[in-house]
Amino acid sequence: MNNTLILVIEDEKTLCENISEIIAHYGFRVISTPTGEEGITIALKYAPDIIICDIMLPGIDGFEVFARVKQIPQLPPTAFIFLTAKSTRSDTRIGMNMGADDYLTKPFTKEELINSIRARLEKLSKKSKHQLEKDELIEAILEKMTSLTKTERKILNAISEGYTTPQIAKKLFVSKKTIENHRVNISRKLNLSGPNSLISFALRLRAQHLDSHSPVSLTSTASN
Amino acid sequence: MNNTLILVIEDEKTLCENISEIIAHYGFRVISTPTGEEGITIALKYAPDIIICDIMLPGIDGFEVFARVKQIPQLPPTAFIFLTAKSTRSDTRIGMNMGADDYLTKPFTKEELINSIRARLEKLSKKSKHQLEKDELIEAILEKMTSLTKTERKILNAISEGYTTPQIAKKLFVSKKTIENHRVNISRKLNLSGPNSLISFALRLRAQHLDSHSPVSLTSTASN
DNA sequence: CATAAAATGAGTGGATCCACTCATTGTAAA
DNA sequence: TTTACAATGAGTGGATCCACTCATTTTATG
Repeated sequence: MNNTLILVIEDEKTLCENISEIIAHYGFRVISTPTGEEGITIALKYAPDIIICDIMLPGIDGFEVFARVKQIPQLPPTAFIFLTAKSTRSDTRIGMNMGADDYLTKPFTKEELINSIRARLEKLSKKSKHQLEKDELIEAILEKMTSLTKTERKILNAISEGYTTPQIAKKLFVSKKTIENHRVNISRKLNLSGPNSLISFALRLRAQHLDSHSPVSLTSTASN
Repeated sequence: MNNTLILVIEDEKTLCENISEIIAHYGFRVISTPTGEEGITIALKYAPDIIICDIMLPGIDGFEVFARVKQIPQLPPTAFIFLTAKSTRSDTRIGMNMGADDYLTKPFTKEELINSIRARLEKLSKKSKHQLEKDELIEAILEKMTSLTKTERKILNAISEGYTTPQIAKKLFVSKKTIENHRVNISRKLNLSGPNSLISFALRLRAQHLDSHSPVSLTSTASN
């Protein structure tokens, strides 16, 4: 069950298809495009884990693609692998000096390609060991939160943002008593008890939410 | 004022000296050694930001050095740059597939060296942009906390661990009223007001404390 | 339509938090 | 030794949080 997404930006049709085929064969999801412009919009939309990009492209070149993609702050850490026909030294160095993660000089074998991908994935995933624990924590939290209703989630979200009961009541145009009742229901569903336990939970939730790129959507979640 | 430390592992004396000289000339601190074994012990002791390592070494080779260094969990993120005389494709690929960050094929110019170093430093430092904001936040928190006394810090620490006022009172063998008074004093010193504001602060403090390597010592701080 | 679930609100009570004042004791520094 | 601050504790009062029960209205969902 591999959820890795790889974006291939390669103008030469047969090569592009070959690469995509190899990647797909090894169980990764893949999107491809022949132009840098489209590559950037795809990257913004799908947030791929790895971008494999040729340097020679019609329109903007690979270096430009790299620079623009790296300027997008909301993208999670993304590995960037350059493809280059010119194996001239200066050309390959430019890419690495810009901050690329690897480059392959054409022609390359499918082993070289897949090993490069795997190495970069490995490097991405082991960035921090306690990130895994955090992810598990988020999983557990989300699991619990599935039992919450729409309004309850809205209130929990408000709590995590620091609002008190009377403030939330004003915000939602309902009575303080209603909010209190909701708080009790939320605490019940989350197996919380004791003073400040709900506030602690909400703040921890917010902390997790802030420094992870996981979609911990408190506001929407569109169920119920 | 550059505090970057670079470790050079190169067996060939003149080359090693040249590299060290270049690095030092550009304002970085540098340590060098001709053997891989010593390189590993140095890495463990000084935690360099970058390791530049030849592949051909007497005793254990560069690949082995890389593998062993990466197994040390207490090391912060370290960039690894390989040096290789053989510009054969397979040899250079091995290093990258192991997870190296860059490699330079000998002979290389001083510009190539220094640009590679700078690129990897850049990549290391901007790994997380909001890490800087977090550091600033910690700075601000610590600044405020200098005005707290020993017992006040102890109480704040207990709050951040989830203890309530009566629990803290029992823990410290004092009356609830005393803890309440301390809480008020703490809130005053930290310019906090409103319900739960102190709890929010304490939990945020704890969150910062947990996922940063900064020594935000709540318990000691040994002043007052 | 009928049943279930969600949303709203009130009553009561207890525990905790926050804010102000006041007082006593000890300790450290001027 | 006086002065300043830390630590301790009490009194009072208000606001908020937590927990339980009960009731009404709306909204899905079958």
